[in-house]
Amino acid sequence: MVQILVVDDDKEIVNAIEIYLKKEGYQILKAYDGKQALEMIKNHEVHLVILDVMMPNQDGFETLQEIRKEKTIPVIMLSAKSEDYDKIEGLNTGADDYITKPFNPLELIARVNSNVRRYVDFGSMETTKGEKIYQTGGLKMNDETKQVTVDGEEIKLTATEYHILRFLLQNKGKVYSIPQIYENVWNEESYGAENIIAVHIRHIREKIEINPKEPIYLKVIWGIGYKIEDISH
Amino acid sequence: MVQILVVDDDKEIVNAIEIYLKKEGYQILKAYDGKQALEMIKNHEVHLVILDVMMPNQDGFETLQEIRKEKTIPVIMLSAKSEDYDKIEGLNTGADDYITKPFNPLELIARVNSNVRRYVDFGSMETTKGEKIYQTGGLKMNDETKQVTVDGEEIKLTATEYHILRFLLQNKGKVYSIPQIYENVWNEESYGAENIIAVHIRHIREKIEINPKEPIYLKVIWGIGYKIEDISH
DNA sequence: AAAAAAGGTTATCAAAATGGTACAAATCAA
DNA sequence: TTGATTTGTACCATTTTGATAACCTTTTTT
Repeated sequence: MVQILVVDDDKEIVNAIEIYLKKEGYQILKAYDGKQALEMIKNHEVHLVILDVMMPNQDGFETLQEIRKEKTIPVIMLSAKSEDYDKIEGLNTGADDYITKPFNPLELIARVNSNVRRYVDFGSMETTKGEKIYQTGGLKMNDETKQVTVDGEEIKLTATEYHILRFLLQNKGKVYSIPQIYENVWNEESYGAENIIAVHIRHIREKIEINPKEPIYLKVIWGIGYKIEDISH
Repeated sequence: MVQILVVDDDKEIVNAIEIYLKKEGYQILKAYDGKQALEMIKNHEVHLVILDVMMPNQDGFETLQEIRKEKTIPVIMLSAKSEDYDKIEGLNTGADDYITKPFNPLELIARVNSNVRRYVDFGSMETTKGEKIYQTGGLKMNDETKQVTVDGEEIKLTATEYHILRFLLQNKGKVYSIPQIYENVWNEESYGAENIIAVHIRHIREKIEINPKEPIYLKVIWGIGYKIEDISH
């Protein structure tokens, strides 16, 4: 049984989310401001938090930081606007995902499922301060410290490059089309975004590949998409 | 196969939408008011609903709420006016997307595709028909990693070859005519496309068969079509 | 059984699609 | 404002594709 804490000062939204997630088989806890949320987390076993950004008293970011002092459970931020400020701020302070209001119920469910799955899969349930490390061959990514290394040597990626690489590395072996990559990284409809991805792919390759002409990690599947090679030996 | 239910009291619109979406390879179900729509959903496997807001008897929002009591499939609302009221109302009651009439066919298709993709990708698709691994004898296909192996050895197919093989392998044992194969892979009317398939069949054989002259997997049934032999031992 | 017809296979090649690259313009963060 | 990052545009390289046509095989007809 997975318990999810929903935090928003708008009770209607909390109730709507409750309905959707209960149908998916989750147990719901509710809080209407940051303080209540922290209380809840202290006294209950919470596996995932959905956290509104704009709240009275203590806003979402502050609350998120408080949570992060204690726990590494997944936190999904809810934000009324899709402003970049929020995006960056949220993801830098340690949010695992974010959704903009008005939200699409399926997207909510999808993101919750995906984060729960990831969390559970990595066996870092509950107190264990599990490191989020993704790896294939000599390519390592530590999502806590945001460090990426190739054969032990650290490389510097930009934010977008990092997000693309993380998405592919988390799902290493699986092939994703350009729209799929775009939608997962940008949280937006992809429309003629083909070249944008191509450019970022090139930049990533220049940084992680020994010989970008013959990539060993980030490979293309002609006519289908890209993948990170799963190298486990 | 993805089934889409189109609900609008204006039959012309329903038919127009049907034409557009069929071309994209979707199966269409039709209903002309809310009640019929709910019936349809009860009795058929519906993967997405396109729902007009203004309808006699029961309007779109009521219908949407009824649907939401049962299902979490994507619902796209259709509305004659682009008033904000409708948008908010629709999205809060659980619509996943919104299109205003008169709509742009390309936009319709884009939104349908996007919602289906999201729904299917995140595995919340209720059909969950199958594993993504298809196999017969020593021939294996993993549709997530897009890898195809023969007796453990990986082979490289082009996108079209892959799609043809996947179609036949998913339906191993069954025989399909050339037009059937074409229509399933290209989502288009086949018209004098006979030779194209033949050429691809040859390429596939060259790659998956030990001796392409005497194929053991991809067999021809003279005068009828092709099939992938079902080898289960 | 031989000839004719129909159906299937193979080879070649130009056109189209797709991916990669370079660089300029726009945007964003400090 | 400045420098870094991201996005847009244009062009090139490669792979894939579909069209044509000749050539086999199987089936049907005579």
